[in-house]
Formats: sequence, C-alpha cells, structure tokens
Amino acid sequence: MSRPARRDQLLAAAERIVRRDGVGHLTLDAVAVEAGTSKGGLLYHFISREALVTAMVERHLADFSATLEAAMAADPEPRGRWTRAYLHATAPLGGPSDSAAATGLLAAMASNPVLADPLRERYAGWRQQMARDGLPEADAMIVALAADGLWMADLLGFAAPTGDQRGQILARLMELAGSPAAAAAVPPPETRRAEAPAADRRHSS
Amino acid sequence: MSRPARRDQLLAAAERIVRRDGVGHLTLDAVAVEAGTSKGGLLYHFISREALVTAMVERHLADFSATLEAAMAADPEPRGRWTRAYLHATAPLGGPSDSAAATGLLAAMASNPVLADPLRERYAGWRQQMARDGLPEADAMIVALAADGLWMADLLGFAAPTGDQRGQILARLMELAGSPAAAAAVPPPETRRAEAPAADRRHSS
DNA sequence: ATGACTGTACCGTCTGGTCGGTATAGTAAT
DNA sequence: ATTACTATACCGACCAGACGGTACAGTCAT
Repeated sequence: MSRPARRDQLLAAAERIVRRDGVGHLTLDAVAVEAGTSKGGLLYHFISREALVTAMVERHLADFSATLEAAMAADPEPRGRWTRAYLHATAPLGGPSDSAAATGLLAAMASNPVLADPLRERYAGWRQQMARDGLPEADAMIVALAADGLWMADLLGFAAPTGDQRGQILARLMELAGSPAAAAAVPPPETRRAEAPAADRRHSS
Repeated sequence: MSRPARRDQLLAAAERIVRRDGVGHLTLDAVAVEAGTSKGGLLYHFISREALVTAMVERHLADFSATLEAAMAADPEPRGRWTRAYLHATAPLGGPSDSAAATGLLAAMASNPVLADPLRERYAGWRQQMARDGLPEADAMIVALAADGLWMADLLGFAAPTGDQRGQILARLMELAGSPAAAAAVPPPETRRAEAPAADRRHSS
C-alpha cells in the first residue's frame, strides 16, 4: 500500500477512536488495532505519539482551510464573504461535519497544548481577515463566535440545535454576516413543515 | 484543616494542572504534589480518580449556577433577563473567569464522556428556559452560542478578543439580548469614528 | 484513646517506545 | 533464469517507567 494512503488510514483510525472512546483512549496500540495493523507498523509511519497527534492537527487544519476557501470561491458578494464562509465551514447546516472534526484539537489539548499552536496561529490570522471583511467588526465577531459555539455544542453533545431551529439560527447569522439572500433563503416558520429529525446520534459510551 | 476546605484545595490543584499541563497530565500523583499532600491524602478525600473528576464537574456547575442566579437577581428587566445572565456568567467582561473554568468538563471528556452528563442535562434545561425568555428565539440562541464561543476561545487560548473589542462585542450581544441600556452604552457605528486603540479598559462591573 | 487525616511502600496493569527480525519487490550482474 | 543485494513496509516481543489503586503504619488534635 502506498505511503500516503496508509498514513491516511492510520489518521482516520485515530480520529475514530477519539470520537468514539474519548481522547483518553488514544493509545498507540488502540490506533494500530483500529487500523488493522501493528504498533510496529504504526510507528513506522509516525515516529512517535506526538508526531501522530501533530499530523491529526495538520489534517484537521487542511480540511477546514479547504472547506473555507471553497465557500469563499462560491460566494459572489465580497462584503462579509469571509465571515459567511467561516460560518459555513465551522457550523454546516446538516450538523457536525462527519469528517476530521476537531479530534486533532482535542488530542493535542489533552496531551500537550503546545501542539495546538499551529491552529492558534491560523485562528489569529482568520480573525485579522475578518476585520477587513467590510462588516461592523462586532457583528462579524459575533457570527464567528456563535459558529464556534455551535461547533462546540456539536462536538461535546451539548444540546446542539438541530433541524428547524438550527436552520433559523444559521439564517439569522447569515443575515448578520450581511447576506442579502439569507433573509429570503429561509421561509418563515409557518411555511416550513417539520423536517426530518436530523440524525439524532446520542453516543452511549 | 476542615474537610471541605481541603477538598477545595485539592480540586483547585487539579484545575491548575489541567489548565497548565493539559488533561493528559491529570494524574493522582500530580494532583497530590500540586496540592502539597500525598496520594494517600488525596485518595482519602476522593475514593478514585473518577470521583475526583466528577467533583470537578460538580464544582464547575455549582460555580456557574451561582453566578447565573446572582446575575438574574440583579437584573430588573424580565424580558431577556435569562439570556443576559447567561452571557454574563459565561463570558465576563474581564476575560476568562479565573475560577473553576471548564477544566472539569475537559477532564471528563478525556477520561469518560459520560461523566459530563450532569452538565449536559443542565445545559438542556437552560436552553428550555431561554426559549421562554421573551426574546426572538434565534436571537437568544445566538447570544448564548456566541457566549459559548467566547468562553471556548478563552479556555483554549484561541485569539479571544480582549479589552475594547471584547467590550464592544459584549455590548452588541447585550443589545441582541434586549437590554435597553446596552444600546445606549455603545454609541452607533457612525458616531464611533476611529477609536482609541484599545486603551486598556479596566472592567467596571 | 479515639477518630480524622496523612505518608509511604507496594502491586498489577498499561503505555510509549525500542529493537531484532521477516516478507516482498525491485535491480542488476552473471 | 538465477543469484545476490538493497530498500521499503511491517511485525511483535520486550522494557522501563507511569498509572490507578490498596494496605497499613503513623500523626495529631480532641
């Protein structure tokens, strides 16, 4: 198997473990078993546990950046474009993004907070971009912060709004982010009939 | 030393470790040393590591509830009172609450996500109260989510806005939460021409 | 003396990491 | 085609230390 493909498999296994069992269970053995390989095999691709966690952070960062830039490119209106893209990438309509999510961040914070530094730097950069987005600064920040809050609620299972309510919140945030279409994009509550109850995934363990 | 006082010291030590070194370093030995006692002494007060983490969660919950209720009692205007109190308790003006913070939540999520269930239940209850707060639901939710986002930024060190900018954001959130005073506190954008660059704002409340 | 509390030695288990070895594929000289 | 050699990918036994937890012997105010 090709080297990058194998690395991806291992990273995916690590993410699955964090999501399913919690950061505390992210051990080399567990990752190896989850990926269907051996600890030796795992350590061949990542020379240490720290290297694995670092790679998880990087992967998460790359995923997020890609989503962000795609959303930017798809938005014709320059004013508030960045803020809307951030909202879209952080808190998508359909609930928690099934992909990398924040497992890397969690893993980093648990073992060594310094490993999350690349993320912190990026974040600081994003904040600066947001200041030049043509929106009242407080409004843009509120949209970003609310997106973060929603993301956290998704991640931790803290009564994250779903379905109809989530749609309304996101529409209102889009409005704050200067989207003229947003107000019209979501019809008033009366028109919208009860949606599918948005994949209720209460994890038990 | 009295029993509850000692317990508090031990919990405080545990919190310090989580904040400083990350959840992964929250071991019985480390907590005992940090608190200036021995593992035996620690285990006398908390029969197991799990009991310690549970107590951390409970402490955090109690702290937060107390702050919340105090803010509620101090607010004469019923409309949006709850939302404003939540904002105040979650994201105080002066930056991250120096007290328990969320270390308990982090510790729980790392070792066993189920331990955070009491928090989840409370949270669900709060959300219900928010729905009966007399505010447009989406607005109330956005305030709460932004508060959560700010709290997270404080906790993880993710470019959390400080000083002047933080003040403006909180004022705008108060406005969204229906506070009539908030709108007056911060003049509209037109009036606010190029402001003094964050002249270290000492928190008044 | 009693009971609340603390210190210390220890146990079994788990964890990150090392290390010697194996299997396979490719290359190139004969 | 055979042989010899090399590089890559992977395996799994093993180790030293850390971990949660137990047992028990103090200590000290009442």
